[in-house]
Amino acid sequence: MRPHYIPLHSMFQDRLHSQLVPALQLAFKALFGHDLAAKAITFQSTRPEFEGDITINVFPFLKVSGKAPEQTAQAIGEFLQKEVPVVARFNVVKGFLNIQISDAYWLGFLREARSKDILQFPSNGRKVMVEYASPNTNKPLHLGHMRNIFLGYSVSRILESAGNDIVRVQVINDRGIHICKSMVAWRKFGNGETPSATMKGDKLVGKYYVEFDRIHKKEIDGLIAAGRSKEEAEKGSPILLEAQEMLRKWEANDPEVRALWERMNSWCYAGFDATYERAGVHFDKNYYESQTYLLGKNDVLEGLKRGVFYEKDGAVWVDNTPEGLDEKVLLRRDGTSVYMTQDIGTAIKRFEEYPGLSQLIYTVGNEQDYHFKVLFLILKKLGFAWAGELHHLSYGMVDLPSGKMKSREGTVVDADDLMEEVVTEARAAGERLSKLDDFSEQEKTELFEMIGMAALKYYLLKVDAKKRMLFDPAASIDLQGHTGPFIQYTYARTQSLLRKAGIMDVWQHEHSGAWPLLPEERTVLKLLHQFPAVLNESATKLDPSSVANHAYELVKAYNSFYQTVPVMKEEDPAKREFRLELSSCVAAVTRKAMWCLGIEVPERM
RNA sequence: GGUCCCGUAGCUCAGCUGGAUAGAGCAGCAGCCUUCUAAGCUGCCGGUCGUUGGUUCGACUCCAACCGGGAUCGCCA
Repeated sequence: MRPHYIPLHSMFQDRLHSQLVPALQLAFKALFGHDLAAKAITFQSTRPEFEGDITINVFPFLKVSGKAPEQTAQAIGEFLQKEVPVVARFNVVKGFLNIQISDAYWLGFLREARSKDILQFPSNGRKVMVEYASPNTNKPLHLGHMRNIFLGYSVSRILESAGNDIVRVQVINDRGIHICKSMVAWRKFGNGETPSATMKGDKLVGKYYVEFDRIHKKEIDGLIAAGRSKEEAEKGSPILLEAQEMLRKWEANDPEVRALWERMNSWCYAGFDATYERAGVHFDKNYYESQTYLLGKNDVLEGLKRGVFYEKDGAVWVDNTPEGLDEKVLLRRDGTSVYMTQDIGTAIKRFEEYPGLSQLIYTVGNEQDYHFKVLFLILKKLGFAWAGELHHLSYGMVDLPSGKMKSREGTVVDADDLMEEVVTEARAAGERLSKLDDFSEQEKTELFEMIGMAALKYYLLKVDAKKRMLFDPAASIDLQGHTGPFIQYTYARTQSLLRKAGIMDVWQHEHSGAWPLLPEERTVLKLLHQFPAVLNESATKLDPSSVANHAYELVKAYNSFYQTVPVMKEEDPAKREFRLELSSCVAAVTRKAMWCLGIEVPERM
């Protein structure tokens, strides 16, 4: 059961609906002598080809009304028009009652929306931890990490806008055999190489990880050629044995190994920091596996004592077969932990460190769906009240046009290269349009950075997170159509208008109602009106794509308005000011929606 | 084999708790800049919503089976 982040009635859309529901109930009582449950009423947006704002489908009520669809809708429509002030008029098409909401209502809404940030919900008193990165320190970040990071960061901002207090964390897998592999290779073949301007620390460590793999494979081939079985060869390779020996020394706190480990990890962190900075994300706290990998053992033993787990062949197991899952080892026969054990301990530790924590969200790929299902179930079995507030924000893998990304085959897209590429492309496009001749080099650099990153982030966020997606490099640097830069462009347009108009803080002219709202204005107003509900939906579903797609709908509608309706060129000052107010509200909502996606918007472009 | 996810236009994706002739973008075609930023706007072209059944007044949406794609089920991390 996920919480509603704000009371429903404080969202404009629901507030409007709540004016209609009691009236509908009265209508049914008066017209058909029927007590209509509020739940039975659903509203939908009127399709653009018909006149109206809200549509009620009367098909479900035909039994109650005992009349044909048209007559039923007509009767209800007449009742509503007479009884509800915001209902301006209505029309009936087949079984659909299309209701037109009064201009006065929309103008009132705009005025209210202008006076505050309609996408910032009041605090709900909840603290939510979002884990949205979990890199290994033996290789650089790639495209898959980018989806993870942008997704989790966006969700954290969406939740923040929805009134939650957020703790952003990453967990760094800084120990284990994989790091030792890089360390062994560097010690043997590195000749003291250190990070440089042309070789970031994470790239350097990754280079030796690859080098290890190369030697390892060569040794395996050699052993097989010498008559060993494949399995023997894989386990008996000298360089692998060396890495395992290094891991043992690390666990025994060998000073030399620890020093090398510290040194190479610090290179890696410096590299990650640069990547994160360019990506525009930050963390409130880092969890290091080297400090948490022993956690969980005592909790498992405690669970064993209480009969939550059981012992078999000297190992500790949990039986999840009653829940349709499998049995799972939690402590090996030699008493050591498995990954699950650590995760149990780490979750417990986090709730101890943050006593007021309401929810914990793990942003991790869907290949770990099963792992988290088991983890959450175990914590529930251990009796933690917060176990129900754990959430796996699962996302699909990113494929390339050439197929799956495989590090072994060198088909991974490096995160730094990717960001560099989109920014370069943004620059090329910007120079081509040459609208920015008065910009300094510095200003241009900042702008193109903003645009390129918007292209990349929006491309990754507009797709439903849980779905596997295709990364098309050409499409990701596209600046037209359903893209981040298109949204930025529209924002820049609004700013251009508002600059020309000067800052307007007050309505100087009353809207007399003498002129009706234009269809283009209405469309934009309705999309603005829906935004809080969309944000709430995104927050509830932990899904940025709703906000992303709605932002696109909004700016598309605004562009259409902009292209056909004069604003500054409008001679009637009341109309001009109204359209500027509308533009200003579109700008504010667009900026906030993009903020929720971790994307900045420019004043000009 | 068990469990889970996905299958909508040539390509990439939207389609809310079932509701009106299934929507965008890209690609293709045709228009629109002496006037508020053409990174834009307008129109055209393009779909038996994987298949077959079922539930319903009504199914892209719910259920079942099947086909196709993917993930996962270690005393690995």
